[in-house]
Amino acid sequence: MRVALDPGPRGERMRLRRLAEDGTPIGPPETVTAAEVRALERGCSPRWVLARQHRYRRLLAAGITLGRNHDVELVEGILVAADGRFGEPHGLAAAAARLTGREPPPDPPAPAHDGDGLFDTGPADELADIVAVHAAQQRTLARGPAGLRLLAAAESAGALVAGEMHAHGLPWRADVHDALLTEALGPRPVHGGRPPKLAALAEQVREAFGRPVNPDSPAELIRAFARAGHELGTTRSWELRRIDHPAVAPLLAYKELARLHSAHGWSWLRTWVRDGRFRPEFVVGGVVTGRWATRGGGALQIPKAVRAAVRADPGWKLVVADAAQLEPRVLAALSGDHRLAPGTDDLYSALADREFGGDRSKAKLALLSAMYGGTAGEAGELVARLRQRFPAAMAYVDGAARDGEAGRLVRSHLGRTCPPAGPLTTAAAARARGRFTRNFVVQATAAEWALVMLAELRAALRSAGSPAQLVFFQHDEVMLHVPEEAAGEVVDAVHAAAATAGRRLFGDTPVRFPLTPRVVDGYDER
DNA sequence: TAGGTCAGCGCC
DNA sequence: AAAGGGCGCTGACCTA
Repeated sequence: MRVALDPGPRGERMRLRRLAEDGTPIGPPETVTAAEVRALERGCSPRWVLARQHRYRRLLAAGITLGRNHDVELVEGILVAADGRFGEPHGLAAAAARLTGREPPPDPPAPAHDGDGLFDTGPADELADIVAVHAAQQRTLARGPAGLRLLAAAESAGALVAGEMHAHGLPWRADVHDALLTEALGPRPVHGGRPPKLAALAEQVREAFGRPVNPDSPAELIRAFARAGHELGTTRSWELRRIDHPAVAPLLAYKELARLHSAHGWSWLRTWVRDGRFRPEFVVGGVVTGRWATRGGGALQIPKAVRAAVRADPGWKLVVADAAQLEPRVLAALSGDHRLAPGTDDLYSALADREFGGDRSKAKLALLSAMYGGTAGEAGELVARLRQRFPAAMAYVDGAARDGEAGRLVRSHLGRTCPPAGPLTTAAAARARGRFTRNFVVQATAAEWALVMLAELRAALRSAGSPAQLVFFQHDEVMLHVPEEAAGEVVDAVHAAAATAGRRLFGDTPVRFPLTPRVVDGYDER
């Protein structure tokens, strides 16, 4: 059974309507309490049809967790794009308007950060729209390829995972973070200004130039180096490293520490960590390829330098699992060029031994360039060698690139469709579009594998009654916070979820998708 | 003062 | 040596 559920603007009077699988109502609208929703979930665990990702926050706040769902707005986004109308509004109101031939209103702006989501004011009564749009989506999905149905289910499950990750929060030790900042930067300045070690490096830069230069200002640096006889195009660190000048060493050191201070320093800590938890908002499908985005705190760019602050609570462990070389494996499965991904754990080493004289870095560069469209320098020659040895794999990405250059759309394995091209009036624009579509087919399919894996993992843990909490997800890596005694079964569940995801996407492909969990106290531990 | 863009760099 | 895909965030800098 399916149940359309509208938690309403406050969450105290929830409204629902029971539906058949195809979305046809099989009962009248009902007004229910949170306890009644929990009882329904316990009793027959229906697939809950919700308007949008954000709605689950309110349910969680009311003590309700759901097993399975259908997220109307996420699914609408996928269907609109699949229809070649990427970018058209896909909010519930717009979808309902299209059904009745009315002009779709623009999507409302994303809700502001509001803690537990209780202040989000949506339309007063969305239940009728949810029911109608869901039924139309079920008709469309039933007509379409099976992959799209799997994608709709996985994307929807993502909304549940994302809501729960936000609710659990990533365990974050402010004291550990503060200690490593103090170690790197010196004591926190009480009245603002640069921390001592940054100030000292800025002074060394000034001395090297013999005049005041703001090391934070690219324009000033370029002028200062020009006066010293070094013409720079940019002040990127790799470019600075090539020139011989006494300011370079302190400047590079300054840049590295300044980055830590500004992006993940004390101000970040005060803004984003509360009561030992970092709670970014995960935006399902926030990236065109289907990768998730986050809002708040730059959660997908936690630098290695501060990962020691992510620590399990006493008596708990972190289970950190990342997929090894996911994208080349996805390419091997997509293209059927299975020799590209032999049954070894390190695909780059295996490739290096067979094709690149044991040079792993060459093998890695070759594969990445094949998927990104890199041609410059050594990459062009390495990709040419790949093209000779793995014609099917290369034909797959080359075909996607040609489609892009010609202005055609490309799709992921399950059917996520790329956005349309802008005007391809120059050869450079066409090539850039080709690099985008070349990468899209691989990145988007890798995102699908990760999404299905995440959904499988959540479902397995939930049905086992595991106390493990999903707390972080970053493209091809997932983290759980688990009571120590439950870590073993979580490790097993991780392996199983990876294997299941591979099968659900690619059937009985010989390509393996190893997802290797490590049980640790801190995120910095290998 | 408030808003935009750019450069730069962190992550995958 | 320094190029090729996807992002978010910061400070500098510019404009309204």
